[in-house]
Order: sequence, then structure tokens, then C-alpha cells
Amino acid sequence: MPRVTIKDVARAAQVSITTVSHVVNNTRFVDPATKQRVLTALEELGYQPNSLARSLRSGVTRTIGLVVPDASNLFFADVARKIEDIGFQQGYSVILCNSDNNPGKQSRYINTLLAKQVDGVIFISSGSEPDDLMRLVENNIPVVVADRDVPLELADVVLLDNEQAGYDATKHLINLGHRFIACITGPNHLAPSMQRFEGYKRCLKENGIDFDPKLIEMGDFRFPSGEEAMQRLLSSSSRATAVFVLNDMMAIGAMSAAHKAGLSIPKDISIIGFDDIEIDAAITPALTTMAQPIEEMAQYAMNLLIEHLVGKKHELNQRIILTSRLIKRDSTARWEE
Amino acid sequence: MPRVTIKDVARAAQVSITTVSHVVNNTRFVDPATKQRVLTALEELGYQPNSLARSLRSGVTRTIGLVVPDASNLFFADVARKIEDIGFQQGYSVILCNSDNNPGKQSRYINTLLAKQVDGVIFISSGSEPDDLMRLVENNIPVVVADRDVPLELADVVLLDNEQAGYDATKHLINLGHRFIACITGPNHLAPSMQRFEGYKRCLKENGIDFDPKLIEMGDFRFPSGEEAMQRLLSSSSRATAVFVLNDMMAIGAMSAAHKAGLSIPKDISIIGFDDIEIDAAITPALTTMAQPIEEMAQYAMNLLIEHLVGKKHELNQRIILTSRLIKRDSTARWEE
DNA sequence: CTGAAAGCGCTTACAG
DNA sequence: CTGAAAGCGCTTACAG
Repeated sequence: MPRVTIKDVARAAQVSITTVSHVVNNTRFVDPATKQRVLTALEELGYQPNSLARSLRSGVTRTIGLVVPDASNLFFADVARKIEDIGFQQGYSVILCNSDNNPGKQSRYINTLLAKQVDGVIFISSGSEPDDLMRLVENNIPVVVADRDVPLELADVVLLDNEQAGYDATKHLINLGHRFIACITGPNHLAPSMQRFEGYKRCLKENGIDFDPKLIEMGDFRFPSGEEAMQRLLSSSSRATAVFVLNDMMAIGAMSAAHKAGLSIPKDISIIGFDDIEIDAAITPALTTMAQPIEEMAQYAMNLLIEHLVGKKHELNQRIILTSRLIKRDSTARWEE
Repeated sequence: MPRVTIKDVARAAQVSITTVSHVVNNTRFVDPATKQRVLTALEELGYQPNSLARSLRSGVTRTIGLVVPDASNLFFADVARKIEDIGFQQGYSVILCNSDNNPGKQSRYINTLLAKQVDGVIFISSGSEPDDLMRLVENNIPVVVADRDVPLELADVVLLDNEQAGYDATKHLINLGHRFIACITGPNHLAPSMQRFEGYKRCLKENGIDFDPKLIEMGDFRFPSGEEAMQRLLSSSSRATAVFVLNDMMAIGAMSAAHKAGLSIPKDISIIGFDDIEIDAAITPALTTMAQPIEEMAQYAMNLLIEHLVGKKHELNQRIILTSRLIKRDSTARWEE
């Protein structure tokens, strides 16, 4: 059975398609009796407007693209979840674009979003390709960059103050009496990793602790890399009593490595993570971490985007900087020499 | 700057829009010289076809809808991830529809998918509303039901043999010497929970162990409910030595409750979960679980759907039943009285 | 080898 | 109070 169109409804209700359109959209007065006939026909035929036609005509799709680097990272999964939720409330669908940290895939997805005429996009960069963003901007598609800063003037941006958060995490460890504080970083081309790491170094310096490169290991923000980085740390000659892991997924991996090495957390070694994903509170010991305000971030990103979409004026290059906060749980403890 | 259309390209290349369309789609022979002119114009203007117009005309959107009950459940996040991945490879975009286990939201999302003329949908039910599916089927939209069975004749279905998996999990515990085996279930209106529970009961029976209702607690498949269920279990007069938790998220919550109660896993109590989400191997102790073949499930679902989309014939009501397998890790151990 | 034209299903000035 | 018609940007018979 072919789809029912506005024409079918018009025929059934004995009116023009103009009138059907107006009652469907409630966009001009229609005589109550006529309106009722149309409503009945609509109901009986089970009419469902064709968004493609509507969008083609009106230029509005009520669809936004969400580009994330890695949907298996729980942090991004949470963000995606929130964006979807807020979008739904506002009547927007979201096309999920997982770039897999792959510039080629990201680029192809941007083409798709362009072709599908999305009204806007929320963009979490997979790295260093501002070209993709430029293509969006050139096509007048508003984009809000979230989480990972990008060298582009023409987008709004909502970020965390990662440097300060890195500082605060380190400070927590220092306050607890730690002096040998290791750090497991993410890929160093990613701004969040870099900045957290900068905060770590600044904090050491301000507290008169020498920076020791032997205490630094790099991971890729995923579980296994955290485990491996921790193993390297434990088998080296360094004697860390605490480690600041730059995201929670790696922190959980690191905890696992510590356990396997027979260490007790936090008695033998303290671990602090970053993100505050839901599972942190459920594992043992519960993970101390720097919380990212995911909901707030998603909310700001969507609000900024929607302001553009409904044409409300605001500065083109608005920057919103959110702050992280320390969530003390059970994986960090006082260190007595 | 307004979007560039096929008309702009035609004008620039001095040909008809017909010809431009044909070179864009490579759909009929075009004189090499002419073709080159078009290609150049395409490039210079940065032409990007408008999918809306194309889809409206051709009736094909190369977009599928993915309806999941709860995107914050890691299992569904993984499934979504895989579907997106396979879809991308085949040239399909996916619209993420998180029903939040809310029938109203699910229903509104189905409307959206209908309006957006998706080519097909992969559907993981939030419960018991076959009406939504009927609307899809009535509009000739192929749907593949995954994970949670649904009383509908007109869809393909890819499921896990949950009953057998429940049996196998329980058998593992019995083989280890356990006789007092508790079970933390999911909502009992969900087929997977029900069926796993049936398998549990069958296994007890076949092994001459009396079913004890005091050993059963219900959760909602999320972390906190697993923790709470475990607390109830521990504070009751029952004396479980092992617990079969019907998904991993709850199992992790249950482990946390056991730890907080001062129990050591698996020495004092064994725990087996269900799903095999990525984090299972990273926590301590690593969680023994029944693995769901997520990749296989996503692959079958997409293949079935795509077969429909490209018009390949196959039975309308095809049922694919996958089997789970036991992943022994460190949260279960032999019980000596 | 190429183009003029119909038509996909809508919205929306314009007219009465 | 309502309708005829143009047009959104494409694809695709049809014709030459």
C-alpha cells in the first residue's frame, strides 16, 4: 500500500491541498466544519506528513548532526545520550556520527550531513581537521564545538577548563601528602589531554615538586591503554605513590593493573581519574575523579545551537568555559612517609 | 552565501541539468570533454547534492532508524555503535532514537522516522508496544527486531537464546559446587529477563535444587538497582553463596554492595553477570559473564535489513537465534562446604 | 551524445 | 474563508 499524501487527504475531504496543509500545520483559519472533515480524513487515512518534501520546501529539517570521536568511550556515550534527550524535547532528531578518531570517516560524515541539510551540528573533534568545520561554516550551517577546542573563529564553543581541572586533581593528591605523582595522559595532540597535563605540571611547580618525565606515560583514552601504561609505571624504577589518569576509562584500566600487581588501592597507591562516568561509583574502590559537567555541557551546546537555528542573535564566537569539580571517593588516600 | 545547486553547475559548465545529474551519478555516457567541464564546475563550486531533493524524487533516503530502550546501558551503547559502524560502511546514516523505556517517546520517535522516510528500522523494544511496529509495517518500512522479541509476524528477528544462556550460567555455578544460588532479574515484562530467569529455574530443577523465591530480587538493568538488590539479598535470612545477575550493569552494582558488606568476591560469594560489556575485564575481580555476541547481532540485523532494502527476497519472518557463551573470569569460584 | 519537461510531496505568496 | 499555482532541487523516462 502506497503512502498516503496530502492529495489523498484533500480528495477524501473534498478540499484543496492548501487547506489540508493549513489544518495540518494550524497555519490559518479554516471553517470549523471544513476543518472537521479534514481532521477526519487525516485520521482515517493515517496521514503522516513527508518531512523530505516539507524540508525541501521550507529549508528546515529539524535534524542536527552529532559528531563524536569515539562512541565506545563512556563519556561520549553519555554526552550523545544527553544531546539526544534535549534534542528530542525540542523537536530535533539527531544523526549520530561516530568519527572513530578517523579523519577520513569524519570528513565523509560531514559530507553526509551537508547533503542531508541538517540544521546544525554539534561537533566534538577527532583531532586536528578544521577543514571539515570550514565546509560546514561555508554552507551556513551553525556549528557548536564541544569538549575539544578547535582553531576556528566561526563557531561557538563549550569547553571545560581542563588546565585548572588538571591543577585541581594534582593539588588534591599533593594535599594528601603525595610527592611522587605519576600521570597517564591521552594522545598529546588532543587539547583536553594536553591542557590537563599542563595543569598537572603547573601544580607540581607551584608546590615545589620537580617534574619527572619518568613518571609520565601516554595512553589513548581507552581501557587497555590505561592498564598497559600502569604496568609500565609499576615496572619502572620510578616510585609513584599516586597517579593522575587523564580519563576514567584509562583509570579503571590502571586500577586493574595495580590490583594485578598485588597493590591495594588506595593504601599502596592512590588513583584519581577524570570524567565522572556513571560506573565510577559502582566499582571497588569507587574512583575519585574530576567531574565533567556532562549535562551542563550538553545543555549549553544545544542551547547555543538552537539559538542560532531560531535566528536569535548572539555573538558568533561565543566561548563557554565550564569548571570541573573534584569528586572524592575511595581510590585516593593520605600518604604518610 | 546560498547553497550551490545542480542549476548553478549546469550554468557554469554550459550544459543541461540532466547532464550534470548524469555525471554526478555516473548514470549514462557523457562526452569526455563535456564531462570534464562538468567535473571542473563541480569542483570549483563545491557542489554537494541535496539529499532531500534526491530522496523525495527517488524514494530512497539511505537512512535507517535505530530504536533502543536505553542508551546509557552499555550493552545498547555497544550495539548502537556497531550498527552505526556497519551502516556507515554500507552508506547508511543512522538516526538514534532512544526510547528511554518510555512508550510515549518511542511512539513519537516512530512518527519521526515515518516522516523522515527512513528506508528501514532496527528496533529494540522498550517493552510491549507492537502498535508502533505495526505502523512501520503498514507503511512498508522493513523492520528488524533485535534482542527483545516482539509478538509480531511481519518482522525479521535476531535474538539470543536467553533461556539456554540462563541455563548455562546457572550450570556454571552448580558445577562449581554452589547450591544456594540467588538471582537478580530485570523487569519481568522484558523477554530477555524472563527467559534468562526461566533458564535459571530449569537448571535448578534438572539438578535437583529447590527453587527458593527468597533468593530472587528484581532490578531494572541499571547500576543502582543491582546494588540495592544485592543489599536486600545480603540482609535477608537467605544464605546465597552465588548470584546470577541478569545483566552486567547490575552485576557491577551487586559486586559493589558485596564489597561494602565486607564480602570478598569470589571467596565469600560468586557473581556471574550477563552481556560481556567491555568494562567487565577491567574491573577487579574481572567479571565472569555470559557473552552476548554483540557484533554478530548487529551484523545479522543490518544484513537482514539491507537485504530487504536492496530488494533481495527472503522469508518475511526470519528468525535468527544466536547463542551466548560463558566467559570465565575471576568473580566466580569453587564452593566448598 | 544531450536536453526539455514531468513529477516527487509539500508550503506559501497571491488572488478572490 | 478558500484555492490555483509556483517552486524547493533533484531524477528519469522520452525524444531527437
